[in-house]
Amino acid sequence: MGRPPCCDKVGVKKGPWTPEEDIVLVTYIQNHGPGNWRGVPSNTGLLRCSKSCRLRWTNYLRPGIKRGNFSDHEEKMIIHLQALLGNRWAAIASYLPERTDNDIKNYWNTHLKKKLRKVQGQDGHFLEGLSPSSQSTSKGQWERRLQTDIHTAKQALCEALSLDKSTNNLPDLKPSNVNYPVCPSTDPAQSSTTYASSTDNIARLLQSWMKSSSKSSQTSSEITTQNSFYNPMGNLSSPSEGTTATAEGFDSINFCFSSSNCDEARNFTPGNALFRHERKPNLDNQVPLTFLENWLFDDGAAQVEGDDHLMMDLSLGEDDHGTLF
DNA sequence: AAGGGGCACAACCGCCGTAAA
DNA sequence: TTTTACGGCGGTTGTGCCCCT
Repeated sequence: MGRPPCCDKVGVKKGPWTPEEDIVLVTYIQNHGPGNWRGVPSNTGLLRCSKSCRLRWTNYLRPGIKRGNFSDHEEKMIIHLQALLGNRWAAIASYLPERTDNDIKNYWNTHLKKKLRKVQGQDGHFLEGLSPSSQSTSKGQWERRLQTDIHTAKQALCEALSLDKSTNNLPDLKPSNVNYPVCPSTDPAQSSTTYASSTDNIARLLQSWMKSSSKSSQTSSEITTQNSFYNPMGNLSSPSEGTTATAEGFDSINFCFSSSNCDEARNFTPGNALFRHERKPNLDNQVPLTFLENWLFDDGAAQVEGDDHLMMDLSLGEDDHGTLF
């Protein structure tokens, strides 16, 4: 007896999210934090199933997400990580903090697959050598999975033990790759960049809102009524009240990131689980990434030589004596 | 200018692991 | 121990946009 789908309730809305729904969801999460998704629809009045709310948040609304324009660096990372991990998009996404697994998956399916196929056309062995799906034994896949799980567990342990080191031991990534939301009160140095993503998200949200509003035949009074929302300060506000579709203009609902008197903002620090634990494993103290990057961009190493080589590189969670920690 | 095809991406579907009752 | 429900994940689909003819 299979479990019934969570979204077969009558009256559950499907399809694209409207800006109004986004704002309701964002406002709710800003006040309560992500999690307890089953309570979101009932508490917000959204006619969406909990799963839909979670996906909308994690794939689109969550601060710190970069969209589009994958850099060469990211592209190479994805290609190599896909070769290492297979289609474990969540695991791959953990190495690209600003990207969602959905984004990476889409990018892989629409861009990289074709790209690699082209390359494969030139060199018939290229893809076969990279893709685990073509590997003859399942043992290799099992080992990779185990390695990844060990790695994930290690990350979780590191997080638990060294939350206070969150910003000190970031891996040797390009700055753009460590763009988690950071509470200004805890790390002012990062405020300008860390806010950008979230602000961008919200600004985008508002831009699409304004666009859709201008397209629609709603009267201004209707728009005012329907689009009103509670900002983080608890005030009823509306974009029609002088708010513009810019990042600056949307600061009022910027998740309290810029508000030191908003206790909720504490939830958005890297030191707790609000965002990092939600989808992105912490990269703090993630020694393997630097090593991995070295490997990824080492032209010689880029020629995948075999599972043993890969496993050795992936076994960075081992100490000098080869014991896992 | 029109429309057909391809592309990009948001969202849905279904399965799995797990925790709670 | 079994059942139920939730959160997470990967695969797939739907839709809007863009480009080419």
